[in-house]
Amino acid sequence: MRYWLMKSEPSKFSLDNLLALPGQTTAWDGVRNYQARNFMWKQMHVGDLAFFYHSCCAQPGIAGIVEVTRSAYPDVTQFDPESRFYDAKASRDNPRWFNVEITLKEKTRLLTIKELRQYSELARMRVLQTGNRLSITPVDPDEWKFILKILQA
DNA sequence: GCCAACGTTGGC
DNA sequence: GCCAACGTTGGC
Repeated sequence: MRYWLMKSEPSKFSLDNLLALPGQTTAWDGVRNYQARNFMWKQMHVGDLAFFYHSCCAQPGIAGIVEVTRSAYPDVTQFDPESRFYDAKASRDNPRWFNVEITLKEKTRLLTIKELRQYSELARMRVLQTGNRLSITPVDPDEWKFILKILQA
């Protein structure tokens, strides 16, 4: 079982958007970065947990906890010419992009990046490094537990 | 809106 | 295979 952090821009897809979906489940599609894809494709398993992180907004931070409920399969948006995620070089026989499905586990209070930066225990988190643009990053189990403690306090 | 940092593209 | 140019991301 692994822990992750998954970024989303709330103006495009927020935690409340997920909350409103039937089954509170969504395909994490549209990822077009090989490193993030490989995390989903090769390392994510059903039962893994992830922080849902709001980026590129007035109050960036962790907004909730989600669970991986389906392992990676081809991202359907790559085959759709109407989609902004369409990839002409991908085919159904040879897909390039994969996504998992995630389900909301818990909506938490907004734990802002400003607050996360205050803890030296979290200083090594990828999401706190300047220039980090990777939308899916692994979270160390100790960091995961530490953040849960903050949320429960 | 700014700007730094990163990933990708494409010419060579 | 290199690397400059470009587009995108993301915090402030």
